[in-house]
Amino acid sequence: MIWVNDVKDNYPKSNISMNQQNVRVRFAPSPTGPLHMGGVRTALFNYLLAKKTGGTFILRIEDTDQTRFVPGAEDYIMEALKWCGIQVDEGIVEGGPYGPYRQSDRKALYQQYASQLLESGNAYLAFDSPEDLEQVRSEYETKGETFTYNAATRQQMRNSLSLSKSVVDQLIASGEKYVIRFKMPDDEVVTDNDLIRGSVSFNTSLLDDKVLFKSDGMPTYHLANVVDDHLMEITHVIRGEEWLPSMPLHVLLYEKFEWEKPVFAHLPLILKPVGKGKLSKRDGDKMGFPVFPLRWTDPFTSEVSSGYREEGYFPDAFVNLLAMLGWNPGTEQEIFSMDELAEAFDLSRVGKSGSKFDPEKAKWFNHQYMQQKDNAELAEMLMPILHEKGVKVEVDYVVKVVEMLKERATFLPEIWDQGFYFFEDPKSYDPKTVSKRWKEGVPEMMQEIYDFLASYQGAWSPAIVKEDFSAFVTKKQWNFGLVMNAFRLCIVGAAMGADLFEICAMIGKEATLRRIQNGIQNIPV
RNA sequence: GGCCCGUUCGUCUAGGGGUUAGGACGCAAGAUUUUCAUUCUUGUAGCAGGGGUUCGAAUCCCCUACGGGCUACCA
Repeated sequence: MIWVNDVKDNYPKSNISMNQQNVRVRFAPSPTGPLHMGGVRTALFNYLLAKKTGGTFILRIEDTDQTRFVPGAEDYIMEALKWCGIQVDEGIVEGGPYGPYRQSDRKALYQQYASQLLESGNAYLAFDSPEDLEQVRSEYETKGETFTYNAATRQQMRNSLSLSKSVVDQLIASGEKYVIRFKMPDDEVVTDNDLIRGSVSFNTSLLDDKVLFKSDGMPTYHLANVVDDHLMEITHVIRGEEWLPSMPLHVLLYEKFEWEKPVFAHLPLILKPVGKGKLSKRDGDKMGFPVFPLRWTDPFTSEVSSGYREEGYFPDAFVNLLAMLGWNPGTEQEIFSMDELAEAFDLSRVGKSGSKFDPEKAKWFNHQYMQQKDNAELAEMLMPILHEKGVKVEVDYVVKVVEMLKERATFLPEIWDQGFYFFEDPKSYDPKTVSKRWKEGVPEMMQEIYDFLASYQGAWSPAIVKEDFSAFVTKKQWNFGLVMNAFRLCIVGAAMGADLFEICAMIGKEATLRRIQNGIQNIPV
């Protein structure tokens, strides 16, 4: 007899998607400000799934709330994705067969779907004004209860279910404003399989009759989102965990429309490194690190928030660190290029719990990328920074500086902090080093060194100078450490920097002598 | 308050019935570096608690605690 294993894994968390053709995913931000890093990560995970499966990544702008329009936000979102190397296949500027890709441009579409729900008896008109609702809510609150607009209460409210048809017609005719609400079924259990969390259930009697269509003629997020995802043939809805509570509503909407629903995957949140709660836009960079990919200037308050780009992060490092927040490859590899990420990515390896963001680890990632990058490439990126400092040099020279210093730098601008002396004479002398290293008799000693170097005939290369210099110091019976530190103080202005003879070779004999002379004259004993 | 989701070193995480509970960041010590930084080596530190199930539980179940999210004519 042959035994066949039964299917014991009833909830395959692994992606059904992997074998599925034509994966279509979307990132659907609301242009109410700059995208923050959590949003970028959501976009990234969507993009990665599309890239892995050869699917399509769509950028859809969800601007159904006209009161929250922020100028520049839409451009910011697109620029941020571009900087990260997240390529949009279909979107506002890319176009595509499922457009328009901005919900305000799709406005005319939604009314008919709301009507469809009205006709099928799954939605109704509600005439309660915001003031009415607020009053009811506060009444419930004083009773210590929470008002929920649903099967239990809707008969007491002013809507097309509680009012007679003639009254309703009259209200409409008189121009009374109304919204369209979803008629949430009473006491049903809605269950759906989340790709990350497995089976999740909700009882509809605890849910409310969400507004689907606002009195201003725009749909709410819920309606627009479901309609667009359907029309755009989205296969996977990958979004933040904050949307998990609205999953039953969305599932129900697909059901009532009799549409095939996409697969849902709710990503864990990125939490603040310290304190409580999810990382929010309002955190700005008050916590010592940026929360935005790009610098953002608030168009209303002119308040500036720093961005990873401007802080000196490399886009590939930023993407890498974001990917490792909540996802892991199951191996010990931590450094991934975008292609490698797409290759390795799998929603089943996304964790369930929120991750506190660790700025220190973020720096470590950038340092890794700095080491990995080509010196010429880094030098090119450094040129604008040098120009800002008023330095004029050849790129070749900068390449050499980068080669010597990148190991000790985490961010590109640090190369300047670590190596300004390659480009200009020290403007000041670190007082601590001066008091420690510039003692009685040192200026006289440096003068002898000056004379030695001034008359030096050998080749001006690090190794040769070092050898002859050492011989000279030994002959003079000077303390080597004392000499070198004083020498360094003259050349660099502080007790820091690359190998001293390398520096001398780079800046040349003339500058070396000049700096020694300046030191002798200007450093106080 | 209600609903939903979660909980392995300080942080990010591996591990999904039998492991000395693995890695990374950070931190500490040592080595190298004439300084600083880098680098290398070593070390540090964890299964939230309580009940089950089982020969055996970090792993499966329940309860509690804690954390988080949502609870708008915002997304």
